[in-house]
Amino acid sequence: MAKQGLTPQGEDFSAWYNEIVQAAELASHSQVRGCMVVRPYGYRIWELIQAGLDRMFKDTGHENAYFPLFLPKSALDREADHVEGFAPETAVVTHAGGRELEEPLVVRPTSEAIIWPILADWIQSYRDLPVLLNQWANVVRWELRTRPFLRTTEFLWQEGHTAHATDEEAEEEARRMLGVYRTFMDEHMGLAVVTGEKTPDERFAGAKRTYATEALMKDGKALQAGTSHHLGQNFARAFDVQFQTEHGEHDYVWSTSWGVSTRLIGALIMTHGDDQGLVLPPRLAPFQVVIVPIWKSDEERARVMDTACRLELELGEMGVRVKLDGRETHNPGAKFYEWERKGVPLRIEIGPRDIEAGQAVLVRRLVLEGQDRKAATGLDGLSESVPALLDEIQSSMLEASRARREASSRRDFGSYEDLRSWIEESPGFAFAGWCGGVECARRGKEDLKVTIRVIPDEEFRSDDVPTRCVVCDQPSTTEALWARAY
RNA sequence: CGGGGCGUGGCGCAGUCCGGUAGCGCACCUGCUUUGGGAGCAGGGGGUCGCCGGUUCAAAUCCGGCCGCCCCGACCA
Repeated sequence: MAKQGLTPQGEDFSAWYNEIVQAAELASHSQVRGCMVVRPYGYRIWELIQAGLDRMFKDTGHENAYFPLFLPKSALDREADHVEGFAPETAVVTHAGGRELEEPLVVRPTSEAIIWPILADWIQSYRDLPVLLNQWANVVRWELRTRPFLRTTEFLWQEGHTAHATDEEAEEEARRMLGVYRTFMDEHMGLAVVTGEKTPDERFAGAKRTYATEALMKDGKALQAGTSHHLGQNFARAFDVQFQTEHGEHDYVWSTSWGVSTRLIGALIMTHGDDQGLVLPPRLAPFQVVIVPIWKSDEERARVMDTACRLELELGEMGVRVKLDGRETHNPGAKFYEWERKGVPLRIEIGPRDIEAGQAVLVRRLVLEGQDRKAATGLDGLSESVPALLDEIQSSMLEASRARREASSRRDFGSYEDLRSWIEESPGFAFAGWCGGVECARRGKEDLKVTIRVIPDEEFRSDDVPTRCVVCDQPSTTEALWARAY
């Protein structure tokens, strides 16, 4: 007895979130405000995210590089919108080596202003294009309000930066990478998203177009999970990145940038987690299976551990990330709670009774309608059956996320008041008309704390296209996804 | 930056109003008994009470100043 559980999600989602980050040993606060320590268990999840994405980036022709942490303050000032967007939230180094610097250095809030001056030298001719780069890095944004993983002062991310000869190619690239993110979120994270384009108001500072994937968290709020920007020739002009075309003319390159961050871990927590703790999709789980041996006497211990070790070996050979929890300092019940809290998809309990019967008890972390949580399973062929079971869990998590997204979406708003009462009672994704007016978007934000997350892509649009703007009731120019957001 | 809260062993807190030996739970260490859903008993270790100054015989407690963190809003991946 003793340790009580987490605050239930339904009681205080925010408290639940903060507690789970600590309880699952994902992160801790550091000495500096807004900065977090990513603990080994949380970092392993990040490594798995990195591994999955990095593969996909390479498969689409990108190469990794690394650019510096600092940039001269003057470089940030080159692109007008970009400075305006980022200057207020930068950390600036004014002293180094015991002296005041002649020109202050900015700690990168993003790397466009570092990368483009360099690429200007690399790119001379159309033959040098496209340039397809990615870097895994840390960036610093001095946010006023921080939350572990969702918004921290320093965070880890990847940022892709590409240069192209034509507008069309850059557009294609920005779209391609949005697609990569979407696929990753679907297949690795079990995270159903809506893709689309940001409104001019919500665009990346300096971008021509910004695309995003928006995910729905269990509390009904939206989370921007990934973004991909078509930067047009804005940065090329600002940093004078010109190339000679096939016809001998000079032109500015067309560029893109795209990124996802450790925020994805926050998305995992708030998409799949429950009152017992974290629930991890198998592809991103540090341990996919944990084996908990049970014994009373030393003699039993020897027998049980013998079988458990064999099982661990077999599972490892099947390519399963497996952990045999043979600690003698904790009793089985304590281990059950711990691994459930940490979201391990499958647990195998094995004790003397099981060995007698030639079986083990297989326990699912996530139990869906009609499934048994625990099932006695014969030891023969158990290992072989695990990969398929993990795949099944993986896809059922995406299905569940899709179902939740649909259940929390509404597409038939009759009026602004209708939107108001719905968003206040059961927040979610509101697909509704928009006149295209900035005023209407701002009113929704100030009044209902609702923003246009994206103008959804074709496949997410409603069959019955809304004809009126949900705010002003004037004719609608487009359908928008409205939601409260993190 | 506005509003609220909090700084006391690793974590969570009580004690502060009304000054007088620094306490509780968890965690930790040792031993024995336990182990199929967060073990029990016994013993033990660990804190200049956020910092600086003031009042007092005496300050975690009263007074002044500073710093930090968390939560709620505006900015944001």
